[in-house]
Amino acid sequence: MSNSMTQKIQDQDPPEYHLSLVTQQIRDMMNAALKSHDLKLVEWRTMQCLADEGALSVCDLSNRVVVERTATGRLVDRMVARGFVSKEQAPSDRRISRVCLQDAGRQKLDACDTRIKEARARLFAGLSQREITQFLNTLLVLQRNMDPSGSNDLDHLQAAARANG
Amino acid sequence: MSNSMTQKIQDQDPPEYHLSLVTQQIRDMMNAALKSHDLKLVEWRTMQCLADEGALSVCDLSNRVVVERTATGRLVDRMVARGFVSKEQAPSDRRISRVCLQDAGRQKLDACDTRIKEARARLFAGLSQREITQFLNTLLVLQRNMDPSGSNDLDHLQAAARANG
DNA sequence: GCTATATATGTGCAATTGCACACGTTATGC
DNA sequence: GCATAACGTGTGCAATTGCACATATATAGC
Repeated sequence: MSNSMTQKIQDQDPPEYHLSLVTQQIRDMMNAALKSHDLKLVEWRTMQCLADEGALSVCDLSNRVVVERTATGRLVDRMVARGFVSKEQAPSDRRISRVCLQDAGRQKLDACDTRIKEARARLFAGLSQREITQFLNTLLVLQRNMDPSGSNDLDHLQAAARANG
Repeated sequence: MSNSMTQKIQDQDPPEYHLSLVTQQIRDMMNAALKSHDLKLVEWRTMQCLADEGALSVCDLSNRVVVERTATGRLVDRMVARGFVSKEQAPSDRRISRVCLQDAGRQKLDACDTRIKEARARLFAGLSQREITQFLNTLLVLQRNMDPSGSNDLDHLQAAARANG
C-alpha cells in the first residue's frame, strides 16, 4: 500500500468498506510520517506499548498490537537486532521472554512523538469531542456485534469511549 | 491475523487505534465467513467490484479494491488460474488488460452472498440509519483531513454518506 | 512526424506473514 | 510424583506483499 492512490468510493459500497478504506489510508499516512525515522507503524506501536505498560511477553504484545504471534516474535527479534528492545527470560516463568524497551527505543519514540501527534491532530481536526465519542461508541457496537460470546472484555473500550467524551 | 485473540483495548489508546483494531476484526470475521468458500476478502471484493461495475483494468481494480497495483495484478492472475475472471486486451488501448468476471466467478459470488449479507447484518445490528450516517460522515471527515490537496474527489464518499442516511 | 513524457502492466527480489509443527515449561488431576 | 494437558515461544515453508526496474503503448509538445 502506502501510495496516494486516488480512491473512488462509490455510493453502493457498504459501510464496512469505507471503514476499511479510511483505516488503510490512516495507516499509510502514519507510515509515511514514520518513514523518515525508518520505523513502521507496527514497530512504533509495539514500542509505544512497551513504553505505556512496561515489559511484556511476546504473547501479550501480540494481543496488544493486534498482530499474529509468530509475526510479533520476529518483529521483536528485528527490533532487538536494532537495539530498540531486549528480550530477557522471565524468572517466574521460564517459557516467557519479557520484551523490554531500551534507551535507544525510548529515544526513537521521543523522536517520533511530535510527528505522530501532529498527524493525529490533523486527522481529527474539526471533530468535536462529542463526535469522537460518538464515533468510538459506534466502533464499540461493531466490536460487540462481532463478539460471539456475548458480553466480554469490552468494558475497556467502553470506558475509553467515555473517557474520550 | 484471523484468530480470535482477546484484544484488550486500553483507555489511553488513541482513537485511530480503535479504528484500526475494529477494522482488523471485521476483516478477520469476513475472511472467516469466506473461508469455507476458499476465498479471501480481497478476492471477494475484487469480484464484487467486477460484478458491480463490469470489466475493469487492473489499474482501476487496484484503485477500487485498495491494493497495490502489482499485488492486484498477481491477485487477478491467480483468479484467472481458478477460472473466476479472464483478462483480455482492450481494443481501444493495447496497454490495458480488461478483467472480466466469468460465470464461475459469478457463481462463487452468489454462493458467498448469503454469508456476507448475514455477516454484515450482524455487524451493524442495533445501529440506526442515523448512527450509521453519522459514522460515515465522521469517516468522511477523517478522509478529508488526510487529503493534502484540499477538496478532492471525495464527493463520492459524501454522497455515499448521504445516501446511507 | 518525432521525441519526451505519462500510463498500464509485468518481473525479480527481498521482506513479511500465516500456518503447521516442534520444543521446553508450567499447571492440573489423580 | 507422574501423566496429561495447556501454554509461550521458535522454526520451516509456502504465499503474499512492496519496491525498483523493465517493457509496451499512448499522449503531448513542437
